[in-house]
Amino acid sequence: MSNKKNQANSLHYKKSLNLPQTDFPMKANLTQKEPEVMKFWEEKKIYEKIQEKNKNNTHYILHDGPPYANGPIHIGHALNKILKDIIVKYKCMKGFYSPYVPGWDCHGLPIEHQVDKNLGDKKDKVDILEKRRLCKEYAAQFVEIQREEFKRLGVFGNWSSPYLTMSHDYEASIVREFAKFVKGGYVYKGRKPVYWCPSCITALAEAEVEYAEKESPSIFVKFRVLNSELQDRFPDIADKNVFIVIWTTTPWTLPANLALAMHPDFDYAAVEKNGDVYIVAEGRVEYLKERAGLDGRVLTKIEGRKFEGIKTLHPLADRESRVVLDNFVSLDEGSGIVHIAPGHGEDDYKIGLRYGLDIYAPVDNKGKFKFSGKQPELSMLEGQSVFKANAIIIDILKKNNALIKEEKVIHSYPHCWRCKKPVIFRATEQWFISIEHNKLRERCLNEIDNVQWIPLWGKDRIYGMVSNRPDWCISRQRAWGVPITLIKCGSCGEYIKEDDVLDRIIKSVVENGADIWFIKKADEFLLPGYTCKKCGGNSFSKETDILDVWFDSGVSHAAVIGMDKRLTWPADMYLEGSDQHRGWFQSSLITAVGTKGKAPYRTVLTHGFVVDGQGKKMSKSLGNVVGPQEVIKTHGAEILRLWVSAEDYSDDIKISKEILDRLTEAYRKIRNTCRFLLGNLYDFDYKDYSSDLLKIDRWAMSRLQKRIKRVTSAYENYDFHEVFHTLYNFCVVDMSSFYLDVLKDRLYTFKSTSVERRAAQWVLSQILSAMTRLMAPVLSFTAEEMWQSIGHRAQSMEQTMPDSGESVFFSSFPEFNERYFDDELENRWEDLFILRNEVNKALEIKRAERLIGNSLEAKVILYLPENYRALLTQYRDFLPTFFIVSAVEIADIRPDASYKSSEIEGLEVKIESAPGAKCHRCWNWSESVGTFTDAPEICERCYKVISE
RNA sequence: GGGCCUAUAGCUCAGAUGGUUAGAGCGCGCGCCUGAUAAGCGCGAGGUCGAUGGUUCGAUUCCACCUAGGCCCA
Repeated sequence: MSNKKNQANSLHYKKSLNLPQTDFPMKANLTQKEPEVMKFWEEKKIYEKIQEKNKNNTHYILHDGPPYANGPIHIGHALNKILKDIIVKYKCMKGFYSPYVPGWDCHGLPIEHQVDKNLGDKKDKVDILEKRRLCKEYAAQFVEIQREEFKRLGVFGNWSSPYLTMSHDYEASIVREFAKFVKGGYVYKGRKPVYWCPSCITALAEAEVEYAEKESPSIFVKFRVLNSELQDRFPDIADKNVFIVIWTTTPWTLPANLALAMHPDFDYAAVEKNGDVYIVAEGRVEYLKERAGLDGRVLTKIEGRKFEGIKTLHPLADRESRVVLDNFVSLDEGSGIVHIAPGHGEDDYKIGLRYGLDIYAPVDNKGKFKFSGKQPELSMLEGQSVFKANAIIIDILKKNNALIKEEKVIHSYPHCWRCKKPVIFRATEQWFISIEHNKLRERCLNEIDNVQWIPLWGKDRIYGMVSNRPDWCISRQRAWGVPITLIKCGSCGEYIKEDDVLDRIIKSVVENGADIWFIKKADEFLLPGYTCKKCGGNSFSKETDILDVWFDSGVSHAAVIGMDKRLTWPADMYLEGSDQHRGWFQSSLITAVGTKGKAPYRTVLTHGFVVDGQGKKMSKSLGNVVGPQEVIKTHGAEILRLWVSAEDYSDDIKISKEILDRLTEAYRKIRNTCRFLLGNLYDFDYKDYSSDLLKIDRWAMSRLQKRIKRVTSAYENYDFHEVFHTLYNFCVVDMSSFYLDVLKDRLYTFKSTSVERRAAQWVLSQILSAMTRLMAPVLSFTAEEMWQSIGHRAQSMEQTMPDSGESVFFSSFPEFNERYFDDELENRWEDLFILRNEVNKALEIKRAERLIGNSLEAKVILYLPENYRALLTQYRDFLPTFFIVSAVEIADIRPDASYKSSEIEGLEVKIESAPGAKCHRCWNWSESVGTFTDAPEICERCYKVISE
């Protein structure tokens, strides 16, 4: 036969095959396709219809933590929102009513700061209402930007009706919740050192402070002990001049020094030098000898507690400073004695309270000394900025012969998170929520026990934090926020806390927003003729501080879950980064326990932070920042979603080019596997062939059920990386490299309507339908695209909505069907797979020797060990299909020149050229090729197919 | 400096109540196929399980300390 005719016949035979057909593109082209799918979701109102479908079912509420509306989203936002979306979509497909109402945190210093920056010189001239208007505009602009960015990730939610902490309703809720705390007696005004930014002129929350390197003076100062004290207490050294040595890096706090703290259990040494005696911790003697030149003889040792109450002379001011005791004193640095200024330090403050010291802070809100005439001897400091005053103070100390040593130190020091300038600790009038009142702390800790924390260590973390946290400082001296809506009597200073007054204010905010507080005068919130219940006074003033933004977001459980008719309280899930143990999880807990006595969430899931490929945190200076926008632009949001699902979020989450490349490959594999399934269903009749399955089909169905089961439990346990790995391995291992490869012969060459081919197609339809739905919460775009291509008949088996197969999200989540579980079959096949691997190795050797190319050119001769004989006899006819070779023979005697297996003891595999000739239709080699005169190029099996 | 957490092949993940040569997939190398084709299949090379000590007959798995990294706090 001529080659030409040969080719013509091959073409003829090829046309008689059932090769896959599909329009579903191999190349995803995600960056273009995704916006189309989004448009489809939007136009068809898919999200709304899901809500409608499930509205009468059990609720599952994932309450969104509001991101701050002051910039485009970063990769951490993307991670967070995609994780939430995966959960919400899974729950929806499981039939839960699971509306997702996104929110934004809109008030606060960062936005105000940005607005100030934009205003430049004008910032001090614009009135507060104008500034608030600008802030609102600024926040609204980023709400808009972020909303589009979140939607672009494929996240489903009520994007047209989100919650905003600056909406009138929300602001009213904040005022209402605050009023509850007032009525409950939690709110008090106190004097307390807080972080204070002299540049921004505001108190800062701990969260608003960041640590950075700073150079400070480092000085050792001596406090002279009063001689009268020595005679009674320490006669040994009574005839000497005795000094207590302290160390500080903030000389400017010395004017406010009121005490010296020693550790009760430490031993203190009396070191004599040049006739004077210096008291320092024994454990610091060596250090001070080197560092401060205190190289004298140790005269005696005295226990710290014996110093309590000893009076010393203040080195700057004309007053005394007493020794107090506290366990916080350490031997890590300094002299083992700490100078105490209760108005300028947290520990100092606590000691001050215990010893009844004044919370003294002679520093004004711009960080300048203000003594108000109380310390005439320090008048040269009056009006000086504290940081500049350091040098002056050091000079005075020198003059007063109180300075032992002066040097510079670079240390970690708190800075303002906005202006980046160093902050000070300063006692000011602030509003607090007492964490002890009404056993609030204890009740919070109890509630922590009632919540499920994922991962489990989150519980220890927040428990520790709540156990140790101080009272909540809720006031801020800023413009952009919700005011502390309290009215003060002008004559007696009492704050009005009556219900009807508070209620009137709330009502006013509901109607007008929080701006009304800045528009109306104090008495306009009161009924005409109102007089102070305490003193009868009739002039009133408004509180001007605003609330900490953590209070705003903290009450979202009341403002959103509690108010929105779509939602139910408490939430089933709060899901945020692990930094929120100190942030939102805690502020939400405290506000909910304080007003409702219960935690606002049943489960709290935390994820780690996104870091670069080396595990380092992202920063502009390192230049390792990966933005979600660029990932979407180059790979598509789907790859970002796949990334979120593939990584174990309980730890830090790495992202890098290599990781994204790997995931892109994985995506293609999943997509192509589905495409192949789809392509082979083009002519399927969608009848039930479940009773016509071959063994290998039953194996595939059993594997599928196992994978469904595994994926389902992975979703239930929020182990999304297991979802990914399970699905992916199913595609690669079970399907692509085995089942689908083996199935090609049956799908392509059998008569299209044969029951064997139909059975295979039935299995493929089951797999495709299940896989599409299993992946939908993660690969939403692709699953939707696939679902449209699957066609109505396939979808119809899985629909839970009467209307249509309009969207994969109207379908139900796959249930595993125990009917197809077959452990025995799977276990038996494990042995077959080991054998198959060995056969492949033998084939590979012969391929290298050029005996074969395509494995169908081979005949496999097996010499089996005893334990394999019985198994293989059963499968004898199936073996060529299983190995994808043309013939298999089981030899009784050991063949020569064979491959000897190292995996299976006693197994030998010999590869020969397959007998007969290659069938031009099915490509198998067979001795029947050439026996049909009217079709000499094809085998018997194909001849029969064609003849019918 | 303190609290919590993490550390298994280039990448993403498994795993072992402590017990023979630590697994998978991808990537990489080599090859096959050209009827999933900007696809598919096979084979192969990669790991002193972060480091060091300790407990133990035996540790990558338990303990301690250290290193690196992350979050929170000072």
